[in-house]
Amino acid sequence: MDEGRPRYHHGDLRAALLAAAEAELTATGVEGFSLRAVAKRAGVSHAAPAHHFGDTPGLLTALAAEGFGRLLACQTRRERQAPVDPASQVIATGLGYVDFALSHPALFRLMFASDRPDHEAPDLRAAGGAAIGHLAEQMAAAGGTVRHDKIVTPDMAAAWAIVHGLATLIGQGQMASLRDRAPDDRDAVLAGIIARVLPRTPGGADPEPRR
Amino acid sequence: MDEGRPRYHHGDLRAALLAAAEAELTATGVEGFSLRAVAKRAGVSHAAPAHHFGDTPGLLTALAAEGFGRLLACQTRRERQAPVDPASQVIATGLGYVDFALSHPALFRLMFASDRPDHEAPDLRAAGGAAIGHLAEQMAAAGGTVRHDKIVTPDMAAAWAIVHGLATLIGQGQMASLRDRAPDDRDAVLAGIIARVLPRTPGGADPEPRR
DNA sequence: TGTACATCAGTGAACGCGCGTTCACTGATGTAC
DNA sequence: TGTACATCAGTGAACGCGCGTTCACTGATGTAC
Repeated sequence: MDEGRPRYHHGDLRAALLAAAEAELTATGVEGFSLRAVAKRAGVSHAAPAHHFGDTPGLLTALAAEGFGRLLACQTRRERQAPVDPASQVIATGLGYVDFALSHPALFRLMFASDRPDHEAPDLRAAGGAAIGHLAEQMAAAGGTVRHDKIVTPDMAAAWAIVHGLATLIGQGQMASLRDRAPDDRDAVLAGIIARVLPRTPGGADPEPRR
Repeated sequence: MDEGRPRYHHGDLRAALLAAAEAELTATGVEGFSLRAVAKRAGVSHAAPAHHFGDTPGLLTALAAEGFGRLLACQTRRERQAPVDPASQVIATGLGYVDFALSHPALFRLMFASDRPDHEAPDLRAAGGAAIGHLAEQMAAAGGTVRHDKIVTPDMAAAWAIVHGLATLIGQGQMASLRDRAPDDRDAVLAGIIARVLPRTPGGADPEPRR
């Protein structure tokens, strides 16, 4: 396949630039991010990215959208490993959300705490809506009240906030003692915390014992 | 006091620069923040800030530290307005935390989601520790298990995460329907959500009715 | 009260740098016939 | 199967801009005597 030989046409520069952008983001942070550095990292002239993404916000918007796709994938991966009862499932969704933030802290920050991507872009909105909408569906399945029409119910706000708060704080190293625990141990603690905000069905037991 | 007349020495340029920096932060965001723009906004030559803050990270570090002081003040203001029982008090602390994030979204982001301040600087660490430590004390008073020696307990992680998650998501406009409610109405919803994570004392009732 | 002097705060010109953007170009690819 | 040509992807030099930093300076303030 002529792997080693440099070719004039890259083949899949778009994907290569996204990968380079993520690496650059991890190395430099959102705030120092530049298109030139990404092009250099991808081994390409600094004018090349314009053909695929237009400008810096365009590249960051595409990267953020890809991030939301991976956030959703992290959620569903966890769900597959969990018991099938609705409470376990929504807890798994939350653990997947935290997984993503811990594995990709810079990307997570780009997606949720940066003005540089265009958050109104249809692709990004759709990807974000899919990931968060999935959490809402899981919460609804666990007995929560979750209306979709732009109204955030207490059940949904509680679930999203607890999961997002944990993901943000742990991902940023603000809860180092929790971050550095063995994964299984950490997951048990996180599951117990997430369980606190789940709706308790009238006749049912708590989804997780308290203390 | 010769107010209108421009003087060579400013009087309190340090404070004026901090105010200008906050305004600039609100207008431009952390990512486009520059020392020259701050100096221009304060009506001073662009080399002047160096006398007070050294460089850009120095200024942003001071601003973030001031932010934590105000975060703490928002917490205690709410506590003074709340009933004195421990559960009401810790909920008030949380509401104050959210108040701060809603009133100063750009500053909140600087404090928690930016690499530009030097988060290892003693002043900033102290200010941050005071604000978060206060939340921990309130949680402990409400019956939570909260050790201070760098260990985050589930009680503390839950309280911090729910409050931080709400503050972050609402402050960024991700929960617009909640943000745009009448303040009293919003507070009632938030109080109910925060109450979900409070420890339930063995013989005691829930601090807040569910649903 | 007055004078001399050190210190401090702020000025403004100059610098070098990395950035995004533009543009004429060139090499590769795909398609029509 | 071969040829011509349009289209596309990537190059590299050039540009103007705002940035942080440096530096000799100057105006104001405070203090010693």
